[in-house]
Amino acid sequence: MSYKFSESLKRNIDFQSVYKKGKSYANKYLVMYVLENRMEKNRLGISVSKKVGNSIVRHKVTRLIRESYRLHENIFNSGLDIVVIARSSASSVSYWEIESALLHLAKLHHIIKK
RNA sequence: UAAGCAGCACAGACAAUCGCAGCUGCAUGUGCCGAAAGGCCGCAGGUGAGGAAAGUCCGGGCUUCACAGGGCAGUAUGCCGGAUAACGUCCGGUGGAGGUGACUCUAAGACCAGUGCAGCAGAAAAUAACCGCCUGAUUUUUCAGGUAAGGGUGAAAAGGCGGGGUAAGAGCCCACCGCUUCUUUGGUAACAGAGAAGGCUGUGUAAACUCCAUACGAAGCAAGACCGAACAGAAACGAUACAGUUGCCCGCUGUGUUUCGGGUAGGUUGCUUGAGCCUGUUGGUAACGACAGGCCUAGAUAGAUGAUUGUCUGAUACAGAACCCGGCUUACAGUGCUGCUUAUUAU
RNA sequence: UGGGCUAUCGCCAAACGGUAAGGCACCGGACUCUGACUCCGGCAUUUCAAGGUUCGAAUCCUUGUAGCCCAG
Repeated sequence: MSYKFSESLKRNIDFQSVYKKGKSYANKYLVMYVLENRMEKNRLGISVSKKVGNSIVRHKVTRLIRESYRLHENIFNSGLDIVVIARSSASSVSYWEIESALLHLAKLHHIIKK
């Protein structure tokens, strides 16, 4: 998977460093960790636990988060490692709610361009 | 019309916009990244999850390792015949169980090879005598013997029922049924039918050990193959530069260069043309096979199918390929079709 | 993705196919002026679930569910 301006976060070490050093905000459906990575591009990691549901549900949630990030990729600041974790209440939710939750968390982090 | 039985098919469709991953064709800069292997960048077209992709319960392919040959152990299977690459699967049949029926279910070899177990209750759970019945003795409640018809217990009680017989009884004898053995007929066989004989030597349990027959080497694509920074190692080269080994020389060791082979991170491959799918003819009761023609139909690698809008609608379930096939099991909203059974009504 | 293990009371757990031990906790009582200690009594009703074998299953067989571990 590739994005226009971003990459995906792959290695476990990167995830752990974001969890340890980054800041986090949360709302009803999602949790977001953000850490500056001294690169030009953003790196996005999505994590959906087994508690959320079976493989179909987890895959669906992953796609919704990725799609809502992709459609608003240009308004995010660059040079960030972002990890989005889906909570179990996100299992049966439409695209619009995921999108608004993602943008709400981005505002709390102040990582949206003005 | 109602209630059922068996089998098969489908698993939202269409359009527009944005987006993802392979493939094919065209284009292709002495472009970019990298040590190398290799990767990336443009345009167009077409393709892109299931009936269970699931559980991982069986079997096989494929790969690596082991292996002269055989046996033991271990595990699995277990009526008969067939299908198949193979199977614990499937098909056809036999016996048994259930249902009025269509039909469904069935781990269904051997307790006359041996060992074990059968709690409680009961006289007794396999070398049957507690009560009872009968005979004899004793004479007034006991002893000796005969006896499996009756009693109650238990999941299970010593072939069943009727008659004869007897002191009382008993397959002790007889008829019918059951059982065992033999003969014969049909069937490839399991087995079924018929006839004769034996008087019946004896419970259940092998999803208890076991016996018999058959099968099985082990591990798994994170298998394995190739390229290969780092790093441990070996060899060669050295005018001698530096450091160490005793102050110096020789010698030795390390740093150095080259080569070799091993190989981590990483990358490439394995990877999708296959016991493949569709149509027709044909062999077979069927599972399945043969022939002819046509088709190419996902291949990701932190993991591709999504989002929005509109129209239709009853539109909603269970659910996501990860090396590949054949099965089994489990989950599941509904819709349609075919054949059959039973009941009721009408003709 | 592949391989392996476990499940019994609120917790820790035992159990030859024949009544589901025991400890802690909890509840009631005794002792004490009161509490603790101690003593006595009580506490499993679908042994993770569903089928099967058996006269009889926590135990044997099959299928599932949940949890845990190993291989990066």
